Amino acid sequence: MVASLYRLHPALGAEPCVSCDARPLSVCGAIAPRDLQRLAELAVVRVLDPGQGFVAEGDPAEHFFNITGGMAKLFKLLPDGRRQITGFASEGQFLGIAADGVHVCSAEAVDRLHLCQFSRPKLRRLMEDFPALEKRLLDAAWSELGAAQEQILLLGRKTARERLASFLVALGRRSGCASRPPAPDGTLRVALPMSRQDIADYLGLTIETVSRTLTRLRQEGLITVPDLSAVLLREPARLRRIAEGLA
Amino acid sequence: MVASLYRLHPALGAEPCVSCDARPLSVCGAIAPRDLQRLAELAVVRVLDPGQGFVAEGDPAEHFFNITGGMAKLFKLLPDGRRQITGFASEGQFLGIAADGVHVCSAEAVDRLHLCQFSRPKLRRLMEDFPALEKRLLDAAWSELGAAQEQILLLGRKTARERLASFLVALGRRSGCASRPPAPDGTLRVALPMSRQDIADYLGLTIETVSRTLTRLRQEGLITVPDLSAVLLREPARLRRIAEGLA
DNA sequence: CGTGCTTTTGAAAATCATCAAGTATAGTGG
DNA sequence: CCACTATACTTGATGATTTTCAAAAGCACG
Repeated sequence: MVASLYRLHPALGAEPCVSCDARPLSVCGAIAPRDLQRLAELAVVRVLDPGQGFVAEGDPAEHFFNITGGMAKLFKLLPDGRRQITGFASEGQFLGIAADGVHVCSAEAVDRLHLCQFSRPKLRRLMEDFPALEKRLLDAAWSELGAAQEQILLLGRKTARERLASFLVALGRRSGCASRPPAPDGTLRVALPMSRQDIADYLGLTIETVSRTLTRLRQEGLITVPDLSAVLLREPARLRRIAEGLA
Repeated sequence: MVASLYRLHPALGAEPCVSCDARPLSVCGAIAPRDLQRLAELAVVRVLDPGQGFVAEGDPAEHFFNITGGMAKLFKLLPDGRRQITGFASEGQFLGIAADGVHVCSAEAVDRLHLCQFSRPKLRRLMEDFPALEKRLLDAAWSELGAAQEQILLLGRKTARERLASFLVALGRRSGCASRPPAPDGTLRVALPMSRQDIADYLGLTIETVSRTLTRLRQEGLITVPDLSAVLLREPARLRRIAEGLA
């Protein structure tokens, strides 16, 4: 199977940005329809297979990325191999945060990942012509900063049980926004495209603790686990309370 | 003692921004000297006593802040009182990150704190006239995001010993930039204006663990503790290795 | 229907937290 | 200036959550 398929969109005809599902969700939404052609000329579409990396920590930051489908994980490594996943990114999210022109995280596809790649200098030039783009980027950065601080609270002060509950509730919110309403009873279906090891590395736990904790939540009737890549939240309200440390 | 002394600068005469030590360090550096008057008209200078709060998590975000002297701590609380300090901010740092118009962290003075307060809508208007300001804000946000991810790695994957070493080394870098060179031998002096409890809440530990770990580092000759609010890094290189998990 | 990898489960060990004194420090009033 | 009190920090003993080590079970792939 051909992985990391590069395609220069202009060559393919059809304006990709116009019909992009992720556009309203993403910073690209700041560009008016009549200007989309310029954006499209800059975008390189890539499709990656699960596990494939596309950014390495410490590399010079030459591109920005915008996810149009699938999920990516961002992570940092310690020299001895310990790994911390700093976030999962999905449709509409903007990637490529760097300090001093160097990427601060590595990034890898979780499942089949579709993304738009922009050259940094070119996008910077575009920002000068479209201040709305920059404004949107700033809002996105602040919103990510808020999420990062929530994760800092989780890692610094929450128990394993609270971490798992927080994780499931947060995923529920993300998927719940777009898709299904609360469902018949209160049950909410959440997809888990990432592995247990990924979850552990995201929550600052070991894979064994993640597994045990999920088992316990299942035994208490708070969740159902139909298969490895999904969870049904049986009592979202109680889970939310657990996530806050109230139960 | 009068705390939280409000002063409207324009009333005081003299253009405050022109002579501000923090300006080159901060986002205000984006404003050309000839335009500083406009910035100064927006700024309200505040001085806070140690322990005084000036932002509460969940409050509507009406202001931005810029620290001109002293140190602030940003933190989040769980309903049962557990506290996580998400960061310490000092001279030149820009505060007021919010998502959906609501502050995501509370903020409090560590020591005597001097800050400039800007009305959000007014600063937004200023941003439209000075795109450089917005660019600088974006860079600041990205740089903070990088720091947040470093902290996530620390909280998720480092031991107590590694956390303390990371903390001391990071403080050393911050103070070391501006002030003293490496010193006679390799020793580097680091100020600790915050309490041990603050350090614990920043590193996701208890106060006892912080104390014990510092004692051990001292016994090993890696640091000296002349008094409660300072530490001498005797072997910065070795500490740096410990911080990375190499020793 | 194996084979290999991921996940789950179990037992032992370790780090860090909690509980409980003791010691230093700072601030206050005599 | 010194004693006194309150607060902050340090040190010690115990305990709990989580990790580590080890093996069984489940799933996905050929």
